[in-house]
Amino acid sequence: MSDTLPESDTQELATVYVPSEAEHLVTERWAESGAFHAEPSGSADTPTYSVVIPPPNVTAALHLGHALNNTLQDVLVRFHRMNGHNTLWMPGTDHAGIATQTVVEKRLLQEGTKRLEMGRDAFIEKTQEWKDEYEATILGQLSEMGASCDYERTRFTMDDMCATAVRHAFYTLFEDGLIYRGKRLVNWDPVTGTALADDEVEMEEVQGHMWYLRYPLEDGSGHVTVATTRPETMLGDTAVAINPNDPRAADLAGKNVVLPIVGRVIPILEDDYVVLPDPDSSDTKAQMSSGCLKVTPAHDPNDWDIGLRHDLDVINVMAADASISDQYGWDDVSNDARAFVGLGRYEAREAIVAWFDENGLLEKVVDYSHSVGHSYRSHVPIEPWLSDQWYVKASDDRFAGSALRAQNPDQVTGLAAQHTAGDANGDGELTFVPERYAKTFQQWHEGIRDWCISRQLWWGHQIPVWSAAVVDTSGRHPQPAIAEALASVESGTAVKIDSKWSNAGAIHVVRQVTDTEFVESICVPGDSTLRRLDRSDTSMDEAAIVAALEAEGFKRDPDVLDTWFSSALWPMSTMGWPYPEDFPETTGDGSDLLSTFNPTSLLSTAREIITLWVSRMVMFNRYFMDGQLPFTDVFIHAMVQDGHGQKMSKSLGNGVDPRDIIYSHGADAMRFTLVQMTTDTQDVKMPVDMVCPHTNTPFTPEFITTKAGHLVAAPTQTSPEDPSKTMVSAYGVAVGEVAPTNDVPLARNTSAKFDAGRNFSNKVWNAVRFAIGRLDSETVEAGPIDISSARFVDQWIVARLAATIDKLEAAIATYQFNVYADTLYDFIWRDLCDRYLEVVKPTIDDDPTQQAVLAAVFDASLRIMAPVCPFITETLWPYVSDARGGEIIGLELPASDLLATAAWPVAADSIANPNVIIDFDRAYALITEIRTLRASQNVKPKQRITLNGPAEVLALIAATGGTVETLAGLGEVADDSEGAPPVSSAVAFEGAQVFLSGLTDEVDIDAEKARLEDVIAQKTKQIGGFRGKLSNDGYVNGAPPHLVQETRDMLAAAEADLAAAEASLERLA
RNA sequence: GGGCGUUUAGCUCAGUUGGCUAGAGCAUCUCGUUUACACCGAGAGGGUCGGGGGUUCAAGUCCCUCAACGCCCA
Repeated sequence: MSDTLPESDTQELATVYVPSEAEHLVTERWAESGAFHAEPSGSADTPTYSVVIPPPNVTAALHLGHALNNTLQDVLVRFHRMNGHNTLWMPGTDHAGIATQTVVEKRLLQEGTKRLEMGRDAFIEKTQEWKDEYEATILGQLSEMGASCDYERTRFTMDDMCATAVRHAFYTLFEDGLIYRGKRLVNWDPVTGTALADDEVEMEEVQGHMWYLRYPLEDGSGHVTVATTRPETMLGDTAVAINPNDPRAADLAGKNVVLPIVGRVIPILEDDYVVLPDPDSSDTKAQMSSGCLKVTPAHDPNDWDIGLRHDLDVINVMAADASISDQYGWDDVSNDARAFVGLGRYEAREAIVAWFDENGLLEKVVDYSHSVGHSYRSHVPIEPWLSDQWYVKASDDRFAGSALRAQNPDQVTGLAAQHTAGDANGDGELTFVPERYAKTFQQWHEGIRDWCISRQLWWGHQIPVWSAAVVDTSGRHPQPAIAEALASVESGTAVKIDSKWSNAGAIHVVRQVTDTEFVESICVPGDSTLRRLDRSDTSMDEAAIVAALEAEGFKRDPDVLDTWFSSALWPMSTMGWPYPEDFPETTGDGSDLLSTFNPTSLLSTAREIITLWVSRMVMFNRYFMDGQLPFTDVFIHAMVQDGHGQKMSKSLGNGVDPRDIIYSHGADAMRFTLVQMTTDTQDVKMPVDMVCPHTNTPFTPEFITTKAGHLVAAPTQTSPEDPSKTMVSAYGVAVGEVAPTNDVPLARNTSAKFDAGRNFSNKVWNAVRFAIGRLDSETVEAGPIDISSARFVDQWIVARLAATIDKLEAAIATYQFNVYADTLYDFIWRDLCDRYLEVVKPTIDDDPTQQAVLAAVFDASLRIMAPVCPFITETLWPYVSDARGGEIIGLELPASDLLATAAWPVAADSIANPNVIIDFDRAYALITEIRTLRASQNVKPKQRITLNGPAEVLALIAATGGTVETLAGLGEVADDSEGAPPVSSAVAFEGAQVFLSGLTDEVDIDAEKARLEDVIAQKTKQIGGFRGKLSNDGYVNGAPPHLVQETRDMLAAAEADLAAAEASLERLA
């Protein structure tokens, strides 16, 4: 019995459940109990269930999308905890490199300073403060929503444990030749000076132009016309391409053109990438095409590919800020061209177009709307730019191939032979729910590109590589072997060499950068790795190696790793990989977290990061852990959209803080509604209202359309009840347009969607109030109860409970969350409250056995509801536990102080009596008929009426022990041997006439006739349908016999009902 | 351009391999304040399942096609 809650007493429970009064008490009890803490298990006998949280970015507070995902995980985790699994839910946060750095830089600007002014160390310190603030907020939110994470194990992607893993992973991949450096086209953000991953580029439709430029043929026989949306890049053209199927190709291919302005002579070549011109095509590209494509390998990814195919020169004509420059590989600058050097990209565009116009080489300009990649941070168009970056060789079979082989064979089609699952550890075990996302995963890996992992940021894991230019390959620190080593490989390929650095445990490579430039790089592992290496020189630790390197002029790479590099290690790094013994908190019982809980049971996430995150965790976990998967099941949940069908997102500013919903509806209500709306469709619309902070009333805000065309709440809103008062919206604050003040406060959000969950909580609350008020611990039956000798309705509710438990277990096993919520709702509200409690009211006070059944059913109900609504159930748990009487034989409900760690109920087949359920359903159909009749004649609920019916109906009423009498308000039940009572109405039930009398003093004959005529019309229509079916030979012969028989039965029943109704009508005439 | 999805009652959504008279919550209307709950109870109205075509004894469900909307990838 709890000592933090009062002894059970119905007086203690208010008539309305107030979540804010209950939730924090429950949270404290959970925290004190250590119920969510998991320890490694040395025994293989205990089943485990583990989940790593998708670590939220520390950029901002969580929104409803997070609430959804974390609620689903919590439901699963709580369910499995109750089912006796050793359960670990690992919480944590992600440093989110670019995103966090950007928000911190924004704040710095507001404070009047800049990142570059304060320097790297100070900036990182500042960012760390931001991280601490939001990490605390996020963990607080998780706790408030009831997430049963093991908070003692909270990790952060940049903490020591994770950093150790990152360092070891980088070292290992470097050693294995899976990390390389190369000049590649990257998505360059010229404003932030950062290379972006493909997924960080947002495509936006832009109203631009297509310029048609003439390039003269070298032989003077005319010109070709190229079409381009980016004329400024022509300075770097190194070819013109034409489709081999173009009729002009035979004549033009092999000739040269003289590149205007620059004077460079470049070839015309054939490549079928070029779109054939077709003015009648529905494809705008074909409409706009001139048939000739200018090829600029340094400034366009497609041109880069063409350049590779045809071995073209790569001439970079831009600087890092996207201005025209001759410092990055452009060395044939003509006198005419010199005028353009130094211009910004858009100035250069204008100037070049003007030059072509003045020189008669501008054929035409056409308006053209096309999509352009924009930086998701600075929102300017990105520039494909040639730059040095680090890559992970994701295309290697050890990564992409391994990911494909991991897929459940039932979920993939058309896999290449080398990618089909074999017998290797982890092969074929990765299963997606819903299944369709397996295809997304497959297609991504079939076309995967190497992964650019370097980012020009300060916030993140700095790349552990120190480099220096080799001044003279024959002298200084490297051995003469360098020249020899490099002579045998392709330019740019790194070659490992032996040196004092490699003797000390580092990896030493050299590579040729240009004809005359060489670079040597040293990857230094962390101490935990270094200690375990078999190295000839053990005199230096990491710090000593770094000091020695820097003393010799080596400089550490200033870039940091892509955020996803550390996220990719999350299921390993949070559990102490690679050396759990270095982190004693991850070990115990002769085992450690990694061996106990990896692979995890499930990853629940949004579909948008299947490629960014899921893929990379699979590749890394398998590579580093001998083929083992990071998780076996991947559940992709629906996306929460706002009321206008727009995705809720930070950048849009339409996200809803779960704390707002907890404030207006309570955590359980939020959770229940989120679970209930989780179907396997893609999106869920959530119309969002605001709560006026002045009057505390919800209202629909005024919406505005943003420049980008999104519908959002206007930054400032007027109080609907007091127009003199105003408030600011979450959107207004999120985009920085307004800030809350005392007079103009921030309005919380809410949504009527959550009313369903709140009402459900309140229903349960009051049902328990009723129950414990009727239970008397002095009289309740204390011994074991054989349910088959209990009252009919007690047998029925226990049978329904058993069926419900089965259905809930199946829903969890198949991740059908909405089924779980709906099943709970139906059982508790419909069966337990509307039916069972109403039926027992006349008998419960004097029936000790019924009291024990009632208590047991409530006990079990709290248990099955706990995974979804943990707060209210935990709050009610002591009251219900106290009220318990004897056990029901066949229903296991072992006592527990805490509901969170109580056992899931186990029901034996013996109590799942299907015949009782069938009889109840029949009786309920009769009840509904009677109630409908009562309602149509406005009979008062208290009015007891008399039923006269045939023996079969009376038998049913008797068999269901008071159910019909109580729920239909019957005062007297008698046979119909005397015929219809003089003042009565008749309903048709199972083909019989059932007479009801005592409804009113006088039956309204006309109304009664109208009602019967409605019944007759309805039955006649049904009969027509059934007869139609049965007169169809195809149906009678083709359909399964049991269906045909069912139709015959239904026809007979409808005909009998029709006859009964007609007889009743006749009687009135 | 490729892929995935959505379109069912006024609103938000269910509807498992094709098979009872297509369901729920909210909203609406009628009645009811019965000592658990008005965040309640009883009842009612409301849908040619986006349009068109096809397969089948039978289609919301399978196939084709058109339209609108959304997401991912290029």
